[in-house]
Amino acid sequence: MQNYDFYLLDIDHKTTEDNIDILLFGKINNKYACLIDNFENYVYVISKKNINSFLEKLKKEKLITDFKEETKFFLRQKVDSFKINFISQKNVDELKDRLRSFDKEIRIEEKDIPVTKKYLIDKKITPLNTLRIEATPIDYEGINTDIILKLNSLKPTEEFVEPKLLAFDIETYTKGTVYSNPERDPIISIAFYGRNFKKIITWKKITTDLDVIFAKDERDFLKEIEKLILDYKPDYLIGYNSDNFDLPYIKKRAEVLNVNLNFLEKGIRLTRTNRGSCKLAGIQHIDIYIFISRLMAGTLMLDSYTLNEVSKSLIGEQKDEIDFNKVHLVWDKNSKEIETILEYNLQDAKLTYKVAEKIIPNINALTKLVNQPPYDVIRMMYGSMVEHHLMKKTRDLNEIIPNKPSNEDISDRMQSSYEGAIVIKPVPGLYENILIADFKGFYPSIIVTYNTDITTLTKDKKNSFESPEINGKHYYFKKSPKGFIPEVLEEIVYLRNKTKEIMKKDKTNNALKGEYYALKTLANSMYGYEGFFGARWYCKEAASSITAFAREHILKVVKEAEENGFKVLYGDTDSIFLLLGKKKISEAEELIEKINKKLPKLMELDLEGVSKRGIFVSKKTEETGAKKKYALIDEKGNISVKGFETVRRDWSYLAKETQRKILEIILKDGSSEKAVKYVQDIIEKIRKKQIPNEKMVIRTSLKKPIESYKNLEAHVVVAKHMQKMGIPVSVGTTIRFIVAEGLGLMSNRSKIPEEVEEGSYDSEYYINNQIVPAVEMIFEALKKDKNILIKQKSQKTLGEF
DNA sequence: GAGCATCGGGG
DNA sequence: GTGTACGATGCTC
Repeated sequence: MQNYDFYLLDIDHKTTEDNIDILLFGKINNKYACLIDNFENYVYVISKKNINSFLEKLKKEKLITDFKEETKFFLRQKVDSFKINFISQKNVDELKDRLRSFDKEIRIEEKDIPVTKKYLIDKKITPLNTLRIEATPIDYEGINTDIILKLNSLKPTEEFVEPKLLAFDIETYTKGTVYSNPERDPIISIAFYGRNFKKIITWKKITTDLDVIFAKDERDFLKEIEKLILDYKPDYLIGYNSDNFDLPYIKKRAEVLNVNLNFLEKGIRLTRTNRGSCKLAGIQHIDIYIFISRLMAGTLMLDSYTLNEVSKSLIGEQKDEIDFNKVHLVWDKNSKEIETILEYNLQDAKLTYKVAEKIIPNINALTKLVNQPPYDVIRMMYGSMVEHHLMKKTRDLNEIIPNKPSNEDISDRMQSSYEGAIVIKPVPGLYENILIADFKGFYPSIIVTYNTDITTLTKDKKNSFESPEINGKHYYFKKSPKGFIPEVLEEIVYLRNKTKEIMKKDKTNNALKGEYYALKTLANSMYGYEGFFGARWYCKEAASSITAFAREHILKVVKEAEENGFKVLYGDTDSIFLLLGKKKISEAEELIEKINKKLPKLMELDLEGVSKRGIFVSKKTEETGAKKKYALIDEKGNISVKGFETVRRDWSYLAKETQRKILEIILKDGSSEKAVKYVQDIIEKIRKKQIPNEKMVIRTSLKKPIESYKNLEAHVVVAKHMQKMGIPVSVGTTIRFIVAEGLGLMSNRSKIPEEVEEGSYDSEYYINNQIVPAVEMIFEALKKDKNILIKQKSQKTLGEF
């Protein structure tokens, strides 16, 4: 037996005949290692009957291995329970039946928690932590890590080591619009990027100064990939959409070429689950696209989540594009230009690495809070993260974890909805001096203040918080003791505030920023969790009360503001927009202070900022102003646009540009005259054919095979034409077209841009179907009729409406 | 407008 | 596998 420091990264399990083996993957002295441990699974049973002798009987039958009485809490109620140990999951169903036959009312809890998750929770260990272990070397079938040990004892430490990152990206053989197919098209190259490390592997020899490994052929190339990864020994192997593209592609190529990728032999295996995620045991496969598009989309608010867009937004770098129409020519010719492909390849790996560097602190921090491997964390939804954190917390509070809802429960819960957040709709128009105030951490502060969760819900009105009226009813939540979720949440909020304080002194600490992000994420997800149909601690009464309390608080602010002579322009969920009018900012600050004095301790209304000017627009279908469709400008001239990004992606660049310009002119100028003139000028330019064709290109992607389109939409007609010309077209191909001059249906006049002579686009189509729709709502908000735009330029008509 | 199907990212 | 369980948007009736 020997002592080691083990860096934990991943966990798996294997069921043997009489045992559950827990497999812990990680590193010892920078070598891949696997620890084998035993785990005896168990459930908690709560019964009002005396089940002692019955359990003895079950033990004799070997249905269970052991049991003992424990005083626990179930949903914060003290209960006498039995902890029952068993080996095989098969026994659980039988156990359930037997126990039910003895006591119909019996509760069997903690029976549906995957054993690996339970192990991590119970041992209070988390990936990225260094464990001090005592262990003995052994052999274990199917595991091929450098080191394999049988675990004797384990102790977590305070050490959290930064994982070693390696980003990668592949380039595949492609002919223009035809997407690469792994059954047919080879992988051309792969690029790796790490700290002070970059390497490209390809299998055609060219002269280049790039850091390239040249493989003999594609089979050799695949083996080189594996070799490089195992030599570099990353903790995180990072890709961009690698769950659904790079790794499955590599796997398929290995199958096609009959290469045995010994990813397997080193304890790394490729498996695809139904949602297409690729797991490599031992190495954490981190697909940052998954994390960014699913979990960071709410804050990033991008139109699309391509590597280029994400890089632009997160690290301020953009891609140099290559011409995919040429890739096959370059590759087939063995031309020197292959170097451009390799450069492009390396660029992608580099951007992936840099973006990863930026967000990995967030992932690491979540990993610690959620107490699960980062591989799982990045693929989780918010609800799961909250739930794992809650499950972990039960161990400190001696709580039993409730079971997941049954299928019937889930469908019931999905049927029932409740009223959500408040929206005070604005009257469309242009406004000056807008003050924005919002509640800081609104929902979390409500949950903690009113102690709302399943464990405090009561019929007893005494010593309880009463919710506002909800469908003619009120709900009540005990004032004490603290509910389970409110207590856990209070700690998260406390830690978040503390982290924020430290961050002020230590502004460059990325790990700290990550922790703040993770705590904030978890805090903000708690309300959603209480109303989430799959939640173990689901409570619709609590969730609907939280939104009701929120609406009530916002309405109180509205009332108070109006009583003090402010006009309320707009409100949404946790914020309200006030018109300052002739009032000074200091008066608004006084109002906010006055409101805050009356608020419960944890709730706070903040002055978010003052906008010099703002335009609020309605949606086509609504008379009143729409939620989240407005643009603001502050004193410094910074413009923020909300809600307009929903403009259809298939608009021409000119339409998008015009819309953006119009907003800018109106906000800067405070009047619509110039904006009207701008549009009139654009329209005139279109008519005079002064706008270059490239700005008129409309992009639409083919959503299904061409044959299955019943209606001949413009892009379908164009796609068919492209096919006839021998340009390959398939599902997913982006069709670019321009609507050309002429007679007949617009779709029949749509042509690929290369076929349209400069200036011979259909001006009236672009004016009526692109420019006007892009701006008409904005002018409507300003009470300008859209016809003013189309009329021939004439000074008289300006401003008449 | 509701209900069903597909797409997202990737070359 | 000690099972599962996306969500936003577009398309069709």
